[in-house]
Amino acid sequence: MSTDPIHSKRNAVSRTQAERTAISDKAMIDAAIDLILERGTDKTTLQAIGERAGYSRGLATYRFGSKAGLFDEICKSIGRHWLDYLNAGVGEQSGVEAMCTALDSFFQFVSDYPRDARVLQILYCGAASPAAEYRQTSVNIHGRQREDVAEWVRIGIAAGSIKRDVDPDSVAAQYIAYISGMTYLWVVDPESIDFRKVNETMKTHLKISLLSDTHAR
Amino acid sequence: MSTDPIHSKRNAVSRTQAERTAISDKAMIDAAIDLILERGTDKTTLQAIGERAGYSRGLATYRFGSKAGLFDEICKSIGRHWLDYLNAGVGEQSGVEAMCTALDSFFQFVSDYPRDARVLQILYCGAASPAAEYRQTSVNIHGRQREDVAEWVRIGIAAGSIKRDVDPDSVAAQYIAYISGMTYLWVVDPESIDFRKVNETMKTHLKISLLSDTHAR
DNA sequence: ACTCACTTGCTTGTTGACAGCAAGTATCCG
DNA sequence: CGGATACTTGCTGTCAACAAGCAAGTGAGT
Repeated sequence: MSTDPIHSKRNAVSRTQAERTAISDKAMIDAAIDLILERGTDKTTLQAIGERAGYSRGLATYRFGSKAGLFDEICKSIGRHWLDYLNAGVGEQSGVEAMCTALDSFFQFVSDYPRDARVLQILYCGAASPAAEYRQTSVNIHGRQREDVAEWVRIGIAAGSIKRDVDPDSVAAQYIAYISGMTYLWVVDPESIDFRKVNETMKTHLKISLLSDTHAR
Repeated sequence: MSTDPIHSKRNAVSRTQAERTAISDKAMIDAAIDLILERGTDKTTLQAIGERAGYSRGLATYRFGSKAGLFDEICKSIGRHWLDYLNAGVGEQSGVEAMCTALDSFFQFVSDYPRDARVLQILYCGAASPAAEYRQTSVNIHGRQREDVAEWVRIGIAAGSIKRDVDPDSVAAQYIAYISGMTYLWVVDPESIDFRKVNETMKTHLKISLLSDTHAR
């Protein structure tokens, strides 16, 4: 090594190859997020991404292979952020308790990281197109979340806190559909919705509909 | 006039100007729907639309002004179809009854006109992009539906069939979010969801959560 | 009924922008 | 040094949008 890591980082010269890619990757993903928020996916060009990140017009293509490849990467990156955030909030909870906490985390995430939330939803929307190269990423993330929720419900039923006659998979699908739909409505027209209030309503309804009579609050 | 209207229509020649545009408009919208289902909006070109409709590559641009203009038109066209279908089903109903009937109509529409439902959802998704020219169309349609649902709830409260302490606007937003989210999940991965079953679950939960004690089924 | 000026539907030529690729240059590292 | 890796530049085919033109339809005056 020519210089120690601490020096090399601030000397603006002589970086490790791995450092260089890490830096340019992050710069390009940040630039892409900015541009998507400004112009949407269609009008965001790979050239603009590379140049705003401080590189050439060609780097984004070179690194991510294609526009879809870059979007897929952003999708996975923000998706991880959201899932981590969610897990941190819910922890070891289960049943209706976990579902309500997750709704709080959902609202909190949208409030704390509106940029990430918006971009993620915009990219999910892009995955609705039949030939979308990163459709599978959306399917995977949504599927995993659905499975998590279904598991919470099963645990709740086993523990007796949730009514015995509900179908975990259907409840999970309904729950995820609500989250997905709310995010869409919020992205398209934030003014029209009192996000907090609707979320509270949803929590109330979940409790009324799912909690078994012996556990009703 | 060279020939009477009946003749002119079937002689394959000498159509009225208005007829000509009506025919080519419909042909292009149909072609566009086909292509969007095959390739998605991004990979659908105005050239391909014009040519599949049996015209030149330039007609779609000429007629609709731009790609976004055409998509907006399709959005409005299918949106009308859906709203008409919905109104026909719900009729003069209100309260929870209307909400449940509308869910049945929703499921029926998706079953009867999967192509229209898919394309509409794909276009709605396109409206999530910040610079989307037809975003307002999505906002309008969703806003109107939300308002309709809120009104059903208000009537239900006034009639005493719905609990007095629910917020009509929040319930409506939650309801529309569910429909929007379900459609998205269905478009992205139809296999993963038992649409009918989830809808039944939703109806059950609506009744449990909203019906006042005196009206509980 | 005929004509001719005008309107409207539609096509073709062109331009600028973009994604993707391939070949090149710069930087790093053993 | 010399190989490998990060990055840039030159190029091609495709597309949306526009503009200029051609053809079919229309309607007022005769």
